[in-house]
Amino acid sequence: MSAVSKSQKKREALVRATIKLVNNNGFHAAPMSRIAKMAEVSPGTIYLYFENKQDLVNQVYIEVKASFTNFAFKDYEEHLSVEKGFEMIWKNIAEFKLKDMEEAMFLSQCDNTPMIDEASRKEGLKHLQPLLDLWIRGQNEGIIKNVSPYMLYAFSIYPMAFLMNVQQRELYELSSKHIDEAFKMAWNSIKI
Amino acid sequence: MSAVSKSQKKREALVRATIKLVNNNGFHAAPMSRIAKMAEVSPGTIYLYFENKQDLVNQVYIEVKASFTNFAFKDYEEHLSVEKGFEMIWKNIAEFKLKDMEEAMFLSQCDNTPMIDEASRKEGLKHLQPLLDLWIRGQNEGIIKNVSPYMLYAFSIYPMAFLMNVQQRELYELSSKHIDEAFKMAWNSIKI
DNA sequence: TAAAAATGAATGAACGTTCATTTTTATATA
DNA sequence: TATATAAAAATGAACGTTCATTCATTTTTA
Repeated sequence: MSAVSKSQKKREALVRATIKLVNNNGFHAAPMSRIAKMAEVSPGTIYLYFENKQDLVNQVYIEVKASFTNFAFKDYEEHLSVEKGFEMIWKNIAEFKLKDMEEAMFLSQCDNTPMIDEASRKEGLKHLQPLLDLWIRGQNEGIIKNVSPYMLYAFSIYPMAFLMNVQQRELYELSSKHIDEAFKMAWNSIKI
Repeated sequence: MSAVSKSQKKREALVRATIKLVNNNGFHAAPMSRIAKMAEVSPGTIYLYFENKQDLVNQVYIEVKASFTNFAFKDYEEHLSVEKGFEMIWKNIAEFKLKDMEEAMFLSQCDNTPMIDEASRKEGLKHLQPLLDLWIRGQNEGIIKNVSPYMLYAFSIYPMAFLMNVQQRELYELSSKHIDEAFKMAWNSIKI
């Protein structure tokens, strides 16, 4: 019996427990013993699914990042106009961050600490290509500012991370009116 | 002899060591023993200056944040126009993040993890008031969009954090041309 | 020479990880 | 269908390490 057919339930429970514990206490306060307890599994079992703690965290990161980018591009079609395409992706991302706040918080923690190793970080970035392509098209059509993708990302997508942090910490509520305002500011800052 | 007259050199060395180690390895890999070694001080000495590890990290955070906001408002005068005032603050912040990258990285790590306790986080936020005041004035004058300060911050100041992360990790260089482009995008997204 | 500051070995708790053992699952046999 | 059995999965006590913190002692300062 090969590795893939081992009980996936246990693996998923471990992934969920890792996200939750790292969110609430940070990497340094998410010991394997607690992860195991929360997943209702023995500590030893973790090592059937993951090499060690670093591997566990790396794998969780890559999976959450993949689920994030999947959601970001759902329903997105290349034939859409640049503006419509951007709006769709932007709002998908906003929706993801609202509906899966746990995952979003986990990602923001990973992206700002040395928790995750460089290889996994690179791996997680792979799937943003459609957005980069859209921006290149926008620049060719003279619709989007001719600056680096880092700049475009920084001023249009990344601000959401801040708004989510605020929401989470200050009980500030992101209503759909706010979301729409935020999208307009995002588009406003990258369009020519 | 009171607490303040104890050798400040040792305290400062401890603060610097904490910043450096937390930056390179994260909170979970910055043990007191290594902080002490890097500061060329005995582990026991730390406890003459700080209650415990949490207190050490909290105090470092508050100090770095204070030095950040001090720098952000250097040369800023209330009689400046809204646009000039914003440009000055924005570029001060950019300069701080370039010149004191260590400190800036430390702050971004603190702001995205549960490393710092809530009270210290609040304390660190106190000193941003002049920027909020400027925005309120801008809104009264009909120059700045009438949205929440969170939104203004998210789209004008916060993106720098992303650009710095990128610079640090991908060897992407933030030339003064980029800085100027970035400022224009920041202003563009908050002005009416 | 007395008070203050600094030391670093010692302490006990907590951690990641291992592995001898038990439990579960899947397959083969009657 | 029921039973036997071997492989796979899961367990959790135990291990060695590392950590934050303490405190009896030494060094520095006033």
